[in-house]
Amino acid sequence: MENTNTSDLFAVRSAKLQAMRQAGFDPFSQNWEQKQTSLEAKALFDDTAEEEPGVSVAGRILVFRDMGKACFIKILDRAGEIQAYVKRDEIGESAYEAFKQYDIGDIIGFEGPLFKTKTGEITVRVKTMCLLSKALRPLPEKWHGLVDNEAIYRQRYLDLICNAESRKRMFLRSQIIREIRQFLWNRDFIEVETPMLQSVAGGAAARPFTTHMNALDCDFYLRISLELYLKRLLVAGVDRVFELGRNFRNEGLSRRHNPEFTMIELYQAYSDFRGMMRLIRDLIQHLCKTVIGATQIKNYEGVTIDLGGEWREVRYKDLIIEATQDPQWFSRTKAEKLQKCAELGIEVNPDIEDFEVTKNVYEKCVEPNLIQPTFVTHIQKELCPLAKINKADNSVIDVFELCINGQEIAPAYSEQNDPFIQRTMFEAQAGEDQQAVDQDFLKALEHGMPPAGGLGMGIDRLVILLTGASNIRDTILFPSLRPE
RNA sequence: GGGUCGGUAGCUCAACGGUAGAGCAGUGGCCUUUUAAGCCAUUGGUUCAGGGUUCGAAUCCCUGCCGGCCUACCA
Repeated sequence: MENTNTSDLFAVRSAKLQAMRQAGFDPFSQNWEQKQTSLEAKALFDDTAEEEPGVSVAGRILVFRDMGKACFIKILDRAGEIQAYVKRDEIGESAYEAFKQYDIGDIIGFEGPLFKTKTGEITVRVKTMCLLSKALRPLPEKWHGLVDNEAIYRQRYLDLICNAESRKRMFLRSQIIREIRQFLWNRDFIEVETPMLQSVAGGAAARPFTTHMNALDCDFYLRISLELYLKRLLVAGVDRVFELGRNFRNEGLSRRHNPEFTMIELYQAYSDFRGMMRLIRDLIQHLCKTVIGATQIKNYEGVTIDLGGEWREVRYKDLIIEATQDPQWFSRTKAEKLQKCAELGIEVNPDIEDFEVTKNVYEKCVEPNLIQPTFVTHIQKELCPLAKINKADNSVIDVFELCINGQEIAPAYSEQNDPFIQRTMFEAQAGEDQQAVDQDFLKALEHGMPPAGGLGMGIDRLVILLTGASNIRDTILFPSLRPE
């Protein structure tokens, strides 16, 4: 080898690979029968058995503890880690020479009987082994792992190899999604897939991403919500329907926002927001039971959140009055409200609408303090044009927003099914941009949509809650980053 | 978009105006039950990039790039 620089790890490892290939062994053309995961293998060990059971496992080498003529290694597979003891006298001299060319990060398979070491660790006494993939780049340091945030997000594969916490969070997210589906299937919901490419991006008021379809030579939006297509299915007679998938919003990034994020929306005909209240509580408590194994969860600040039992229910107006200490808040003029905001230390753009001033109070003084699960009900109608207006008070709508851990986790409505009111709300919301009104959706409503309860929930934020993560990026494997 | 903090070896971090260093990883040697294994020796750097100040810059200043946090925008 020309390159004698022993600190160029890529070159050193490439040279080892070349030497193997010249000796007639190519690690990249091998495979291995993985008969057990590390976890299954260790479970087979029986102290009282006369014969040590044999296992055959495979994974990535994490640790090398070389003692000359014998060596302990530790590998990582999908279930966890297992230690192996490689002894020259056990595998033979030439195999041991080959083994000495292995590096941390290589993927190997090996088989042999189990035993327990002096210090009590269940270990495979290797009889035969094979290199299945040569790692040409080194892993991060074994003790601290990968710490640099940027590297964690950009090279998630390294993070998942090094950091058990990240692996655990990934598995929890997967289980949460699986259990949500299971819960809804058990209640007779069907799962559907609706368009991500839409000519009108409706159902929410976010800025969409745009893209172009060559075949039709026209621009499309990436969906910002699942709502309008799922309601078309209510019209179609699909009484219990949900979709779990990605939405895209072309807005800022933050600890709580990723431009692409996963939502579940579900609609149940002949239900209403009260029915959704029971359903979401049952669902989240189901997740506590099946995935977390507890109803008490610590958030990243160490505050315990209790998801068990009944949840608090409180009207939006009462929360505002409590926060402003002003029972007359809703009969004040906008100027008086702005004055009060200044006293409370809330910065508000004076050009916004009256109801938006109140919304600012809610978002800055109320929502962050709703740590324990709380249903906020009877919200101002301007905030949700797709919900039914309350019969007793036509300034509010029949909805709740479920807040936990200071964040909105899931809003739910008694869905608006009056096509006239819906058209009026849409047109008012669209303002001058009447293109933004989804005329086909309104046409569908005119065919008749059953009364229904609907609910949306951000999966990423739910995972933040249930795993105690501090950042949405910890719950998304490959979060949005500026390209390198 | 604004504020603020950061970017030093493959990784984790020192050095804070005066010769760029440690641990891990790597390389060579010793060691046949280790647990961040141990012992001896050793390789490795455009200090994110570019400009400036200075006898001298990783260090101070400016610009840019990338990122963290806060904030703004955000049904």
